[in-house]
Formats: sequence, C-alpha cells, structure tokens
Amino acid sequence: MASTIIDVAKRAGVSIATVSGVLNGSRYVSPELRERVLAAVRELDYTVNQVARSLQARSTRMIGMLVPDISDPFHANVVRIVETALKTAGYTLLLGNLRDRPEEQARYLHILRAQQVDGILIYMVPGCEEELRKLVESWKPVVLMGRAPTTFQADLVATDHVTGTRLAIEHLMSRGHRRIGIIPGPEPQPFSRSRIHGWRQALAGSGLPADDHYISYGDYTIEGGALAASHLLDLREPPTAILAGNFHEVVGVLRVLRQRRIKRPDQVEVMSSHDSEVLDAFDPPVSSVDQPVRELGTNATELLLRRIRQPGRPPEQILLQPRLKIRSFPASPLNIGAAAEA
Amino acid sequence: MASTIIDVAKRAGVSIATVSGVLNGSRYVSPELRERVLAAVRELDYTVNQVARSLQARSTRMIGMLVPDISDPFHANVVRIVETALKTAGYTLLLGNLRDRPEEQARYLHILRAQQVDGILIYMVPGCEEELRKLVESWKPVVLMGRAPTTFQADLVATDHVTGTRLAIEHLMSRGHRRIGIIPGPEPQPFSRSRIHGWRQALAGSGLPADDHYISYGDYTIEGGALAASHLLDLREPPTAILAGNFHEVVGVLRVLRQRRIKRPDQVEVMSSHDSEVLDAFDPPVSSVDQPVRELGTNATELLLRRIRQPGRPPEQILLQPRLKIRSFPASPLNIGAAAEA
DNA sequence: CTGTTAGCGCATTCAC
DNA sequence: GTGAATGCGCTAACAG
Repeated sequence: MASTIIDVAKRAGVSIATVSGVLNGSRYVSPELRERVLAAVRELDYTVNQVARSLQARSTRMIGMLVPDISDPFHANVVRIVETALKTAGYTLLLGNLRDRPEEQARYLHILRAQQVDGILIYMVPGCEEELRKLVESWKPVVLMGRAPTTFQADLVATDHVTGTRLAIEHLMSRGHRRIGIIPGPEPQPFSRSRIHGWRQALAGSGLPADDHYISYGDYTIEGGALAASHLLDLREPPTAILAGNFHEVVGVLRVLRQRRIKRPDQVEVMSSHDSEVLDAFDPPVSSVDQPVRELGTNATELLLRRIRQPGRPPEQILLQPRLKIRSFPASPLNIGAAAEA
Repeated sequence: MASTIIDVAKRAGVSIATVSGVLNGSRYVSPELRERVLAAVRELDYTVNQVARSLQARSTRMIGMLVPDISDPFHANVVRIVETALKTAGYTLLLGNLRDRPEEQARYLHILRAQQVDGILIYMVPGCEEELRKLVESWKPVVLMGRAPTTFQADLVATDHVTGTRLAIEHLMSRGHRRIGIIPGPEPQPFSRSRIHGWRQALAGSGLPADDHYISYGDYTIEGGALAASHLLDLREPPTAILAGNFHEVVGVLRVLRQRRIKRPDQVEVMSSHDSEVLDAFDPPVSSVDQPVRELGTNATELLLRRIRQPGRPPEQILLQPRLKIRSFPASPLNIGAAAEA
C-alpha cells in the first residue's frame, strides 16, 4: 500500500495540514518543520494521490484528446504538438483513438466526462454529433479540430480545405492534367463536401467540366485508397492525376498503380492532402497540401486553455490556410507526356 | 455543476445506497424503484464521477503507457494495438510521449504514479532506470516493452534484435554486399549493442571483417539518420548497403542519398529495422526486419493484466522473433552492380 | 504559525 | 429490500 499524507504527518510529528502546506507551498511553515516533513516524504517515498486531490479540487488537470486514427502520421503529429503545449500549462493528456468509428467517439466522450477531464480536444469523426453537442451545451470546455459540426456552435480550429483542394487541383492543371480524380473522404460527410467544392472551383476556373465520376470516396485507410484508385482507373477515360485524402490513401493509390504497372508520375500523377517528410525521400515525387500541423495544435490548445479560464466567452473559429508543397521531378523531364496532354 | 448521486437519490425519492446499487448492479432493487432511479438518471443526465469512485475503490481502471516517440509509426501502431486490447478488459489508456528524453520518462512515471494508474506499459528510453526500478520494486504492475533494463528484473516483451539484425545483414550479404553500414541506435545503449552484436555475428559467419567504422550511431530521427548516413558515405570506402534503425532513419538516409545523387539501390542499398506499409508503395525498394507489432502489443497487455491480478508471480520475459520482409526489385535487374561486387 | 475538522462523490458496511 | 453512516486521501476554512 502506498503511504498517505497521514503517514507522512505521523512520521514527521506534525499535522496533515502542515504536510499539505509544505507540499503545495500554500502556507508558511517554519524551516525546521518543513525540513522534517520533506525528510519524511523522502523516507516514505511519498507521492501525492492525484485522485484524492482531484476530487477535492474538482479539477483533474487532465485534458482528453480524441483523434480518428493515431497511426495516421498527421494525427500523431498533432497529438505530439498538443501534448507538448499542454505540458507547459501543467496538464496531462488522456488520449483516445476513435478508429474512425462514431460509436467509439460516443464511448470515449462518456469516459472523458466520467473521468472529469478539465477539457476536451476532439478531431471529430462524422456521424455522431449528439453526444458532443450535449457536452458543449452543458458548458464543458471543448475545442473541435479539423472538422466543423453542423448542429451547433463551438470553438474550432480547422484548415481551409476548400482552398487547399483548389490549390492542389490548380497545380495539377498547370502541369497539363485535364482529367483529375479526387478521393475526398467518406461519402456522407460535410468535410468531404469542402474538398469536392474546392475541386469544382478549380475546374470551373479553367472551364473544365467537373465530372462526378472522377470523385471516388475513401475512408482514410490504405485499403480504402487502393479501392478508390481502382475505381478511378477502371473508368473508360481514367484520370491522369489523383488527389488522395491523406497519407494512407496515397500509399494505397501508389500501390495500385504499381500493381497495374502504371508509370508514376508519367502516366498518372499523385498528390496528397497531407504532407509527410517521407515524400522527400522516396520516388515518385508526390506534391502535397501542407497542413499547418503546428499551428493547428498550438491554436487548439490555446483556445481550450482560454475557454477553461473563461467558460462564458463566445465561441471562436480559427481557419488556417494550407500551402502547397511542390516536389520537383527528376532532372530528366519525364513529365513531358502529361504536359503534352494539355 | 454536474449532478451527483445525491441529486439522483433526491429526485427518485430513494437513498444514495439504492442509486449506487442500481448503477452497479451490486444489490437487489425492486423493479419499481429501479425504474424510478433510472428515470432520474436520464432526466438529470447523470454520469458517475470516476474520480470519486476511483478514490473509494483504490483503483482507477486506467493504464499508463509511455512510448519514446508517438510519431514513429512503429510506436503508434503498438499504441493502437494496446489501446484496443485494453478496452476489451475495461481499461482506459493514459498516454505519454517521452520524446526520447530520460527526463520526460522520470516526469511521466511520477505523474502516472500520482494518478494512481492500475498498471504501466513502458517502452523504455535509455538513461534513467532508477525511477522505474523503484516502481517495479514497490510492487507496481509494470510491463516493459522492447528494451530490457540492466539493473533489475521485470515482465518484458521484446523482439530478438540480435537475430533480426543478423538476418538483415545476412540478406544483404547474399545480395553481394561486402561493406555494410549499420545505424544501430544511440551510442551508450545496451539496445544498440544487441544490433551491433547481430551485425558482427552475420559478418563473422561469412568470414568478413567487422570494421567499427561502419557503425554510425543515430537517434531515431530523420535528421539523425541523415547525419549517420553522411558519416558512412564520407568514409574512404563507403558501404554499399546501410541498415537503418527505424523508419525515420530510413527517410533520413534516403534523403542524403538523393541529395548526393547516389543511385538507389544500385550504388547503395538501404534496409530498415522496422517495416512499414509505405515501403510497398514507393521506390526504391527497401527490405526490412518486420517487427511483430501485434504480438508485441497483445502479449504486453496480457502480461500486464495477469500481473495486476497476481502481483506476486515471478517476472516473465517473452522474446519474439522478427522476420525479414524482402522487397523485390524492378523487373529489369538494376542490382547487377551490387551483385557483381561479391 | 500550527492543529482540528468538514466535505469533495462514491461504495459499502451495518442496522432496520 | 432499503436507508443511514463511515471512510477513501486530500485541501481549505476555521480555531487556537
């Protein structure tokens, strides 16, 4: 059994109030007593019981964070940033992996509530806003990341996916592509709509038709990306370029291209909606929409801490702008084929 | 303020003992009262306060997990597996990212102890075993992953890195390489020694000299991998093959090769100590030592749950065998150069 | 300056 | 079958 504050008090021959005072610096204690307390702490290898402290303080100093998929490097990086920012503020992170499942999201929100976390950062999975709305409306500090809810208002930090996608498609067009496929995300999701919207905008800007056949939904997994790519490639007039929804989907798309012995990037060029340093090392070159991961993480954390301090303030939405990361092609211009098609 | 069990009791016109009984199924309650309680719970949107429950139960149903780097896909995957396995057993995961820093490890172990987690899974960072040893010796359920401690005994699930490395080097030799560089991990670490040992074993088996110049330490980051590779390539007789310590280091090595316009894999072949599905999609082909991630995660979880149930049982060590994942080269045998060197 | 006491929300003895 | 009372370990208000 771990020793308690009472054990320390007994051993030091003082009251528990004195021990507590020393430990928290919340009360003046004479140097002599203070030393005796610290000695007892050391001898007993005492550590404060945060559970008891949390109960009495009505605050756990813990923040819950929910992400769709921790093995997606994009999410992993956001978590890493947030975790560091939170540490500075004296909070501990309780992480939940939603595995892209709405049920998991409901389950975790329930757990976080029961655990009495002081705040929640969530990269929403579409399909189950109800639980979350209840939480927000009951004054629980919640900051949404990436995806906006449709049924209520809340603090939000997101990337402008319309612009990001538009820029990507425009870039592909500037490289001569005219048939451009897109894997926006799962079907019924407003988030996917933004990307489709950006895709349409770009095409319209060049007077190209926006053929819905070139939209193939994915689920952010390698398999999903592969499947979506297969659909696109099976079209009568397959696209010469594909914009994948995240890094996993890029892997899936490239795998299919390899299996079909389609030359990359000559015959089909691939772009990614998430950047990764991996793309700097391997072939083929894959340009990307570079999400401002660091800003996402730090802004979300700051927003949350601010809301914890002032629960009444009006909700704030921060929209961050992504930038293209263009990866140039090998010295020998293999891309003549695509360019000639323009 | 969230409602408490007292609010529910008042509203249902019963005692708190009855409410508790209904909520936990720990006591017979007449159907009529039971229904009244459940109705009150619903109306108040009541959720049990886990903090209070944990205090009284002396158990939080939380497991702490510490990993060196959450953005390393290998660790991210282990976390994902563990998190799923733990959920089945009714535990929640408290995650800590050590960022490869011993100080962070000490800090987190302290936090986990204070938070009264029921158990700890840790992928140790070298350099600070003291804190951990104290925990293990004070009967706290701890399972170590990946890396074995030197100063004490504990439950452990690890991969056989000696064998893994030996197999990798042997594979490279079978492909004709005679000068094989290795990036084992940070310098003073026993973990790195295993890999160096495997490297030596393989070379000795073929009667090749083991020149220490071909050992270049890394720190598991992209930058570290790039730096280590630069050192190797600056040698008078640079290696024709390099085994990197994890996926990040592979990225760093390949980046350097690209910068130096060294042909991959013709002039220098790269292997990885961690597999990744990414390697199936990109060029150049990179064979790897495939760590049994799933087994690592599930075994560690089972070991921990068993220790929680029987704190007194003798420590158990599970050593898992990695397997090679060979990636074949493009149809046109570009690798003649390397093979000819044999 | 320091000790005593109440209560955070809950589960769990006891009595009835 | 159900209710009242105790204590988990801690902090903070109140005495002295």
